[in-house]
Amino acid sequence: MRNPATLKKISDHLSVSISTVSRALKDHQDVSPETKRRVKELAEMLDYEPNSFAINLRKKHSDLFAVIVPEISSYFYHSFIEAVEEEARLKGFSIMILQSRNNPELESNNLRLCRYNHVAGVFIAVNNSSENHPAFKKMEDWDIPMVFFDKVPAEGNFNKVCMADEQAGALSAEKIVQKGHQHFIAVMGSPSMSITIGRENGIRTYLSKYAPGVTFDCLYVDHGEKVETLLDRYSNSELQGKLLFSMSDEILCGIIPFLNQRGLKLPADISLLTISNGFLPRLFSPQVCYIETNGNKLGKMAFNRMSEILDGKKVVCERLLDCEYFSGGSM
Amino acid sequence: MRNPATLKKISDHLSVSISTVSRALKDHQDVSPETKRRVKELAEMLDYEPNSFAINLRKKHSDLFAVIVPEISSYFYHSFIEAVEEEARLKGFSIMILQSRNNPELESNNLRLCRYNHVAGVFIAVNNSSENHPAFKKMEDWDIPMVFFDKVPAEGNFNKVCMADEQAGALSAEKIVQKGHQHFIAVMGSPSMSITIGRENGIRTYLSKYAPGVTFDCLYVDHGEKVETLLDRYSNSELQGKLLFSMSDEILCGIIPFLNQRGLKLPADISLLTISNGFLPRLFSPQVCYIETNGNKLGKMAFNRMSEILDGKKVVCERLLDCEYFSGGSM
DNA sequence: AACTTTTTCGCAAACGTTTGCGGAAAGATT
DNA sequence: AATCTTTCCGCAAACGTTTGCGAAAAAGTT
Repeated sequence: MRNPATLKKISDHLSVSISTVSRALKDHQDVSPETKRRVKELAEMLDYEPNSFAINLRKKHSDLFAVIVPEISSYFYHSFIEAVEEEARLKGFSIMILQSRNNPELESNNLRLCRYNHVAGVFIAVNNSSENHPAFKKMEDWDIPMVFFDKVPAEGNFNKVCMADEQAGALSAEKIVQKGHQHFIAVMGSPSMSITIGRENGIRTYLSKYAPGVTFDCLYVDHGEKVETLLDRYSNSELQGKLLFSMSDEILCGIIPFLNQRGLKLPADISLLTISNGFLPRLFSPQVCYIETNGNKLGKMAFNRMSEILDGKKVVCERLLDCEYFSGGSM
Repeated sequence: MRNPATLKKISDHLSVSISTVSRALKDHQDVSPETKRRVKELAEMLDYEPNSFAINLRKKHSDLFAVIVPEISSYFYHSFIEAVEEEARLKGFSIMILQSRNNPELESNNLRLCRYNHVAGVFIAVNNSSENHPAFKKMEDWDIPMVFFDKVPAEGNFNKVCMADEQAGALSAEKIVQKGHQHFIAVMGSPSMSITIGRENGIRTYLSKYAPGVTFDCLYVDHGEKVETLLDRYSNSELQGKLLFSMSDEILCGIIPFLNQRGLKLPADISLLTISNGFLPRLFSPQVCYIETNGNKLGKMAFNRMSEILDGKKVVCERLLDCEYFSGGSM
């Protein structure tokens, strides 16, 4: 549009002041019904839409939330994003999505972008590698509320919503023990991630408490290493009858092709239990048993927390989302 | 930050004018090296970051692209988004993601939001149901460039980048014919979608030209109907030896559980060919044969087109992304 | 010494909106 | 008829930045 309608343009046409137009459009009591009618009519006709830049310049912040994730290409993250987007929309907010790709520099840049755009708040799942504390603190200085989700900094006083990782680990261990396995192989993500630590701790704690005899090999998929190569150390006969525990959907996506390639059948040759968002496990035959980590629920929980903060409940807190076991036929 | 640094604040401290500070920070030739040094030093110290609202208010548009998709939860879309995000970032843009959920009203609202935020451009995959032409035209009036991708309006003079749907259909038909099938079952998406029409046309055209004897049942998954219920009309014996063609990943995700439930084995009992982004087909055993629709490549193509438009090449055009066949073991 | 050129900087307007304050006109109350 | 309310509206400043223009000071040219 060469000349988008502005308050000034409307006011000129109607020979009233800009202020009156502004007030008329928001039904301010200080303007007569008749004037309101005329203003609104003309605004409609001229296709007036307010200019967000000017509005935000006054308000000093925008109706935009940022979501920062390592990678958007993950079932968990995009179900999280979907939930946040939906809640945000209902409250008149939009969301901006940024990827940090496990690159601390990108993460800092993304945070700078959030400041630059004066976002109303930031939802962030942090990188595997680093804990970018100075950058996080800077957001506090700028009064931009942050809600950490899923992958959260281990240290520091932050608002966090996450899966109950310890619980998920413990629940996994419980199911494995129930099935009578004395030994199993756990395929975990990067050992520097909070979720890896939490889930492994959950397993260890449960085992030492309720099944001290049960042991497990713990493999870590780190730095783009492939699940397949990690598992290649085991021969088929070593795997026979064993149980594989997968920490996440990403890892499951490595395990499945490995099993296919080795010709190992579920659950006859090998058992499988995963932590998952629930989409993938149901596609296979037999369906893979999983502990659910629900991105959607976590997204709603995160948004609620954000709303509270925006409403003034600034005291930092940490929330956990319980998880459930879904039985498939893989063990 | 209670009081974020502004040009004015810096200028006060240094007893120079706001203009000089502004110019110093962008290395304008009109300011002396010494002044530049002092300004930059103080700016650094005060943690100055420019205010995007004020900048955009002058520039009249932001460094933000919008991506509008029916649902973010689709491999294809989020690989597309990922590609666009990456390209955008390299050029100093961010992206805002909006879902229209096959709801024309939401779609219009999203477009309004794009206008409100004066985005630099819009990437949009349209709804199944409607063709929201007035809303699209309005964006033109506002000089906001739009690039339609994947699901594009059938009518209208718009910039489009899409998969070569006809080609994908034809290639599918070719592979099916090559395998010697005289009849097959095609499971398609909503018949109002451009991709459905294109892909089906591709199949029909190929068949009538090169294999007039080959026929197929054409099923449409529409309005949230489930693939499973659609396929329930066929008995196992009717399906024995048949080939199922799936138009997309979404449909594949319905077919796989159906086959599992019916106990039909690939490729012994039934054959399967799908059009896919390539992630899912490789997870199964045997791997599912597919025609690749590459979201990443399409994303890059769309971004290139957008860049061209922004650089002044405003003439509308339509681009197609070729597709390839990947052989699995499902037929 | 008188001039031109270059260097360096500030003034002020503009982008579009919101809002506190004050004022005129109309109506209501003595 | 004088005073007080109420209704309706405009003025002007503010948000933070950019930029054309002009001007003072410094440097260079005769």
